[in-house]
Amino acid sequence: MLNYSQSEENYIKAIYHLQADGETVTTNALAQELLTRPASVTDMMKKLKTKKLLNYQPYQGFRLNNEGKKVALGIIRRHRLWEYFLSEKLKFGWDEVHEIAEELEHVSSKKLVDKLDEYLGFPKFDPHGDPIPDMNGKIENYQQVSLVDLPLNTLAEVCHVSNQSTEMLDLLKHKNISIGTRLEIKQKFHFDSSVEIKIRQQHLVTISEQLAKNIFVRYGA
Amino acid sequence: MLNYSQSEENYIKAIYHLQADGETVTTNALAQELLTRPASVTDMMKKLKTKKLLNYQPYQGFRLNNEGKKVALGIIRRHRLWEYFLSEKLKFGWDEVHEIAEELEHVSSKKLVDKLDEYLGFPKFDPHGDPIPDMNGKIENYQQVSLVDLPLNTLAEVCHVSNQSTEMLDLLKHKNISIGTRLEIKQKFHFDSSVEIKIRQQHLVTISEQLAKNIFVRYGA
DNA sequence: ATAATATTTTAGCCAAATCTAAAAAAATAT
DNA sequence: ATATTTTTTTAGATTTGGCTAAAATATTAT
Ligand SMILES: [Mn+2]
Ligand SMILES: [Mn+2]
Ligand SMILES: [Mn+2]
Ligand SMILES: [Mn+2]
Repeated sequence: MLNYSQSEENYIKAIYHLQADGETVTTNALAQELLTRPASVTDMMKKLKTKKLLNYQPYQGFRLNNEGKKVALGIIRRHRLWEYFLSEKLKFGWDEVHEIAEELEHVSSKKLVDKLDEYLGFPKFDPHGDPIPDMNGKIENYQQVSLVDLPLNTLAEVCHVSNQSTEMLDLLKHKNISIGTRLEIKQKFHFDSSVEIKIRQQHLVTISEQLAKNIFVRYGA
Repeated sequence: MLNYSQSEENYIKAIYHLQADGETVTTNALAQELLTRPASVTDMMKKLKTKKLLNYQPYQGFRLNNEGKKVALGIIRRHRLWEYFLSEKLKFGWDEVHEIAEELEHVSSKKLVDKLDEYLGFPKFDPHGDPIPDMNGKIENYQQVSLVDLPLNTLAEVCHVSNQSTEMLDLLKHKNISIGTRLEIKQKFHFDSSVEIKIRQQHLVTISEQLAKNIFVRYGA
C-alpha cells in the first residue's frame, strides 16, 4: 500500500463520505466540504486519477474506485481509533476528539494502528457511535434503532442519544449509561412501556419509555 | 505560542541537540543531521531568524535564542512522551519508537500532550533514558550516584561502570545490564548489602554489593 | 603572504498545494 | 431554441521547502 500526503488523504476521506449514498461527488460539494476552492479540487482530482484511486472525467463528477475506498477506510480506521483513545483513555470530551484525530489520522505506521487497536480492546465504535473499520477495512454490519425497538435479549451497544439536555444526561449518568454501554432488554412492561435492561456486568435497571425513546443502539445484523 | 511547520520543527529540534554542548551550529553539521543540503539549511536559517528563534549572521553559524529553546523543548517533550507511550503502553521495542515519534511529535495540541503526560503518570525518562521536559519545559537535574546509593523505587539509568575488567563485563552481560539500561532498586538486603533490582521490562535480579558499587546511574533530582 | 581547499551563500529551478480570474461547458429559465 | 446562470476547468501566480551549480567567503597549508 502506497503512502499518500496529508492533503491527498483529506481529499480521499472527504470523497468517501460524500459518495456514501451512491451519488457522484461534485467539484463544488467537495470544495465546500474541505473549505477550499473548486479549482484546487479539480487539480487534486487529476492527481488522484493518475494515482488510480478514482474515476473522473471532466464535468462528470467523481467516485472512488475499490482501491480508493480501501485507502479511505484505512484513514477512517485511524481517525476513529484515535478518537476512541482520546475519549476513553485521555478523557477528552466527545466534542474535542475530532479536531485532534484529524491530525493523528495521518501518522501512517500500520503497526502503530494495529497495536493501538489491540491496546484499546478492538473497539467497534468511536465516541460518536460511528463504526471503526477492522484491520482488513471491514465495517461490521449493524442495525441502528431506538432502544424501544430493540428486540428482547439482543445484545446491543448505545451509540447515540437524541437529547442532550442536562436533565437527560443527569439521568443517564445515574443509570450508568453512556455511549458504548453494552446492554440488552430483558423485559418490556406494556402498562407504561417501560423496559427492564441488563447492562453488561451490572444489575438490572428499569428505564421509562421517555428515556428509552431517546437512546439509540446498534446491534449485529 | 505560535505554530510551526513540520519542517521548521525538525530543524529547530536538530539545532537544539547540536548546540547542547555550547557550540555554535554549522550549516554543514545541520545539513548532515537532517539529511538535506547546505543550501536548504541556509534558506531555513534565514526564515527562523526572521521568526526570531535564533541568532544567525552569514558565515557565523547559529544558535537558538531563549524563544527557540523553549519551542525546541516543547517538541522534545512531545517526542519523548510519545516514545514512552509506544514503549510502555503499546509494547513497542526501544528501537521502533523513535521513527514513529518523529511523526507524532508534530501533532501540536497542547491539551493533548498534557493529558497524555498525565495518563502516563508524568514519566521522567523516555525509553532511551533521556529526560522528558515538563509542562514548563523544565528538565529535571540529574544526580549521578553509585547504584548502592540509589534510593528505593527510583527509576535510574546506567551511565558508567567504574571497573572495566573482563570479569565484570561478563557479569554485567549475564545480568543484562549495560550503559543506558533503566532500572530501579526494589529491595536492599542488609545482611550482605546485596540489592534486588528491576530492569525495565525484565524480571527481578539480585546483584552483589561488590557489583553495585561499580555501577553508576543517573536519575531525576 | 599566497595558494589551495573547504564551507557557506546566492541564483535559479522544481514540485506540491493552494489561490484568483477568465474561459468553457452544462444546466436552467424564458 | 435561445439566453441566462451555474458549475467546472484552465491559465497563470504564489508560498513552502527542496534541489544543483556557481560565486563568495573563510580556513588551512605551503
Ligand atoms: Mn485530517
Ligand atoms: Mn468520530
Ligand atoms: Mn519529526
Ligand atoms: Mn528517545
